[in-house]
Parts: sequence; structure tokens; C-alpha cells
Amino acid sequence: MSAVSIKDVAALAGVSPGTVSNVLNRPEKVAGSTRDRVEAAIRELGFVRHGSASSLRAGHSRTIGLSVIDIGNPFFTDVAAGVEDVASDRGYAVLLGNSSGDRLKEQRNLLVFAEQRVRGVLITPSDDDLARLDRIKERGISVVFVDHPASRPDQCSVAVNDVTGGTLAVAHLLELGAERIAYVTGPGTIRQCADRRQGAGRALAAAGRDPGALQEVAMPSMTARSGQQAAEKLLSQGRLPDAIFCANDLLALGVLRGLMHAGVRVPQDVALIGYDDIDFASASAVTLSSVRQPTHRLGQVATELLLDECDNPETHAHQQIMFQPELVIRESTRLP
Amino acid sequence: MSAVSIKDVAALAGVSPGTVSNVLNRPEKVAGSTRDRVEAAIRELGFVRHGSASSLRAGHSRTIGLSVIDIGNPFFTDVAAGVEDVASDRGYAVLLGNSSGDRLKEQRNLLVFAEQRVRGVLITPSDDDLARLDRIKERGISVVFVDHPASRPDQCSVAVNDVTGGTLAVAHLLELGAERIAYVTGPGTIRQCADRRQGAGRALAAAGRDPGALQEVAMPSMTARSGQQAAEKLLSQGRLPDAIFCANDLLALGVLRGLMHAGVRVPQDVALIGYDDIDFASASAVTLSSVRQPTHRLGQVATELLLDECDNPETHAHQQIMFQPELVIRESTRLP
DNA sequence: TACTCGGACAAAAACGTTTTAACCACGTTA
DNA sequence: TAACGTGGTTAAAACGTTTTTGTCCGAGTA
Repeated sequence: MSAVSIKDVAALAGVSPGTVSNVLNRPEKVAGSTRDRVEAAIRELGFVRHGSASSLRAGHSRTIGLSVIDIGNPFFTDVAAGVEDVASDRGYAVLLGNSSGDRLKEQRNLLVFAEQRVRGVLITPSDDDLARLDRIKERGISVVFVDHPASRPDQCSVAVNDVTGGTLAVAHLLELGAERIAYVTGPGTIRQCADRRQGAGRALAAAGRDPGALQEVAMPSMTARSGQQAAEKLLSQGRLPDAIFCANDLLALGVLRGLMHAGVRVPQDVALIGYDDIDFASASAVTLSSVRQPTHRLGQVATELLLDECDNPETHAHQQIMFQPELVIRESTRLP
Repeated sequence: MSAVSIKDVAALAGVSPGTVSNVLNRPEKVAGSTRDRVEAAIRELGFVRHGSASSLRAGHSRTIGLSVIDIGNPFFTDVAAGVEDVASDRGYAVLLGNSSGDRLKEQRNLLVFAEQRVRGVLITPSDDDLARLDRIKERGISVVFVDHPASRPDQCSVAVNDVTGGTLAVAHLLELGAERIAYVTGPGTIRQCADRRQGAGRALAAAGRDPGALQEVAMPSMTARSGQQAAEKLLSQGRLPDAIFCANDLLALGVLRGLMHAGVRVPQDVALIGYDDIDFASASAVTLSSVRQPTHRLGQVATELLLDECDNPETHAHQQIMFQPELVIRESTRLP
């Protein structure tokens, strides 16, 4: 049993418990010689601080909560890795919550976070219901949005400009000479999908076309399976488009597979571009052009903002950071 | 601020704090009418228990630690999802630690877990150094191995029989009539790779062949990139094998891409099989045959074992559970 | 010499829960 | 009638830190 407490350390070092606490938390406040003695005692006894006791008294823990929509999506996995990176560096632990897009589960996760008195919460909200998050903030827990721009100036957020991304993708397709373009997307309620669609419209307008002239195929989920179904749908509708823009890479990989199955050549017959630039985009049989997001960075920066807000509440200025996406051209839009 | 404590609830309900604690933890010990009153007060005040105070006094938290080798690998992601599932169901929070295969990081994560006084730890150990884990167990923290059979009877583990898996894969290739088979694998120190190799040898022996007659290509990492390099290596060595067995799907996807690039047809020219059956295996241009592991289940069962060990220490019997893998045949080994 | 000042540490009170022992009223049993 | 449970509740003592206040001692100042 881990019976060794700060008192044991204090006794061994011949100081008071308060002094041990000081070397732990404000080493500069204690004289060098005593500090050495205490540190030696800590090592000798294998003391590790009791986080619960610490946060009970201090009023806050060294833990942050991360709530994502789908831990199975490589996009969120990359974000999580970025979060874990900097949190772990700063000695913070990460509490993981996976909502699976379910509001109830998200709610329950937030409750668990509240019980654990996390220092702050990183969340990719599954919808725009902010009242729920206000209840968290009333508890003095900071909240930072990830991959979702905050609509209010009283909180931080980190996102990537999806409108720009949509423009980049479709402008690229237009440059290839595409006349008829299809947009394979997820549910219309998803902000990312809508923003990317809007960006696509801008690219069309900039080329002197009708911004609405996009054949839209909306699927209920954004998985490879849905992508393949979308391809079948397109194939059954007679004349294929010249180019297809997919709202994420999973959809695009599915579309790619559906097309190849039908003997349609990519990019010779149809050009194809995805979104996210997940690792598998460059590993598919025909490597996938995509719109890259600084995913890992997203997680890192969000965590840094959160920890800054926690550690320097008075000087902290809320920021809504918007990254810019980047076009990645690979075989699926490169004519031989 | 979340100033509402158990005392406030007690005051409003007209009972003592101890009674509130009882309705929270042993509802059956308190009379129905008082219970109702207390629960009403809890709802009215929006009280949420202070986890730190609770675990400080109770001596244990409602938190478990999960340490994985690579959160970017879909295999581990699936495991994590399974863990999160049952932990969340039982009201436990999951602390995530990503070791990236780095022993130091793994060490640091375990320290953080110890500080948080987690109830137990789920870990896919990156090596067989058990002394480190003994230090954790001395602290009264239970440890369950995930995807790694425990070598000692004093702890639980959940794993999948990799020897069987290797046998399944190679027996299948032999049935297809393969004469010359290659094994593309990761570092030899990884137990999974070695076990799968051993299984492959058994299949060869069972077919009356030399168990060593396998062309081995060992790569430093088990990613798609490495797989592609492996394919290039095979291509440069002159005559290709009839069939290739890869130690995981990421490698296989890379090999597939490398072969297709060189105009080699799969499965007509070379049959290909991977391992893990990650989602992307069925989404690639040529769908990938693979050896399926009950990944999600692995995470679920491991968590159930851990929580059982924590909640019923006296009746708990340590178990080393070994699941059986399953062959999944897709296009990459299916002759037209 | 008397005084202040500041650095280094100690003592003790708090943080919000859980848990133990004590208590009380009220039937049941001898 | 007296002793004895018994179910329901309370009071109070923990749990291991952090933080505030206080004390001590020696150096610097007048």
C-alpha cells in the first residue's frame, strides 16, 4: 500500500509537512540545503503526491477533459494525440470522453468531468447547444472548442477555415478543366459539411459559374461505406461528373473503391478529392488528393490555450484561432 | 463557482451530511421518504459530488488509466473505444496515456496515473519489463494486460492468439496454391510479430513443408509507409513470391499500393493478406483479406475484468483470457 | 543598544467527503 | 417489567494535502 505521505517525507527530512509542500509547489521559497534534504527523502521513500488530496485543498486538479465525437475517426485521433502531447508535457492527465455523436453520452461525459473537477474541458461540440456548456463554465471550468469556432467572444476556440478549404478543393478541380462537379457529403446539419459546400460555391462563382451548380449527394454518415454507396448512386444516374469533391477522406476512399469496382478510372475518367488528409489518403491504391488540416497542431494549440486560461486567468485573453487548410495534390487529381 | 457541497444538500433536506453520503453510496440503508427528500434537494441545488474529496476519504477513485502504444493505430483506437464504453457505463472515467512506444513516456504516464490514484490500469506493455508494473501493484493498483498474455498467474490479461492467427493466414495462402510465401513484418522484438511468424511456420509444417521456408522482410515500423518500402524491396529482388502475409493491415495496405504502382495485380499475380482487419482493410481499392481480432471486445472485457478485480477483491479470480482470431477473406486473396 | 526588516520555517486550519461509533425510539422477547 | 435487538439517523473523526498566520533568528539601520 502506498502509505507514504507527505508527513513521512517531512519526518525523514526533519522538516514540517508545509515545507515539503513548498518544495513540491514553490521550490524557490525554500533554502537550497533543506530542499536537497527533502528531495532526497522523497526519492528514498518513493513518495508520490496524492492528487486527490492536492486538488481538494487547492481547489483545482491537474486534469483536463477531452470530449470528441468519434474516437474511431483518424481526424479525432490525431487531435487527441496532439492534446495528449502537451498535456503530458505539462504534467496534466487527460480524461477521455467519446460521445459517438450521442448528446446523452456527451452529457454524461461532461458530468463525469465535473465530478473529477477537471481543470478545463476540450470539446468538439456535436451541436450548437451552448446552455449545457454554460453550466460547466458556471462551475469555474474553462471550456475550449476544438474544430468549432466559438460564436461568442467569452471563450477560446481552435478551428480550421472550412470555407477556404472548400474553395481550394473546387478551384483545383476547375483548374483541371472539370465541367460537372459532384459534392459527396454528410448530414446537412454538420457545420463542417455546410461550410465546405459554401466554399465550393465561392470557387464556382470566382470562375464565373453558378455557385449552385454542384450535384450534391448527401449521405447519412461520413464513413467509407457511405462513400461507396454514394459512388453507386452516382453510377446509376447515368452520366458521371468530371470530378468529385468529398466532405471527408473516409467518404472519398469509399467513392474511390466504388468507382474502381465499376471500371471507372481515377483520375482519367473522374477526378477525386477528399478532405482531412488522413494517413490512409496517401496509402490508398490511387493516392488521394485532399485538403490538409493541421490536425495534430489543432489539439496542441487548443490544449495550450486551455492551460494558459487556467494558469493565468487574469492576463489570459480569449482567442478564436482559425487555421488555414492546405491543398494536397496526389494521383487522384493528377492527369498522367 | 460550484460552492454547493454535501452540507448544503443536507441543510436543504433537513438531514445530516452523513445521510446524504448514504443516499449517494448505499441508498438501501436509508428510508424511502428521506431518500426522496435528499434526492430532490440534490436536483434542486444541482449538486455534483466532489470526486477528489470522495476518493481522498474512500481511499480509491472512480478512474482507470489506459496506456496504449500508439493511439494513431486503428487497432488501439478500437480497443480504447471498447474501454471507454464499459467504463463510462459504470460511471468510471478513463485517463488516457499514449506511450508512442517510448518507455520513458510510458513510465511518465504511469506516474501520472499513480498520482491520480487510479483504481486500476489497463496497459499494452511495450516490453516485458514487469518490475515497473510491480511498483504500481505495490500501491494497491490493479493492472490488466491488454493484447498481451500475462506470464504470471497473479494478474489478469486479455489477448488474442497470434499463433493461431498466423496459422490461419498462411494455411489460407497455401490452399490457394501458393508455393513461395513472403512475411512482411515489424521489429523482431514485438511479441505479436514473432507469434504470428511462429503460426505461419506451423501452417507450413502441417502442409508438409519446411516451417522456415518463408521469405522474411522485417521493417523498423509497422506503418503503411514501411509496407510500401517492403514492396519495393521485394520487387527489386527479382522473382516475386506467390503470396504475401503482412503482420498488420497498415503494412499490407502499403504493400498493396507498392505492388499496384509497379503494375503487379492483386490477387492475380500475388495474393495478399494482412492482420487486424481494421476498417480500412475493407475500404481499399482491392479489399484486403485479413485476420480479424475482436478488438472492441478486447477493450470491453479487459475493463470488465479490471473493474471486477477492484469491486470484488475477495471473490475475484485472475483470468488470462485468450480470444481466437478469425479469417476474413476478401478480394486480395480471391481469384476471380 | 534598540529597532525594524526579511528570510526560513513551523503550526494549524481548512478543503468536502466517507465512515465509525454512538444514539434514539420502538417493538420483541424472556 | 426489564433487557434486548433493530432500523434509521447523527456527530465527529478521519483522509493528505495546501495555505495562512505566526514565530524565530540574524542582519541591517539609526
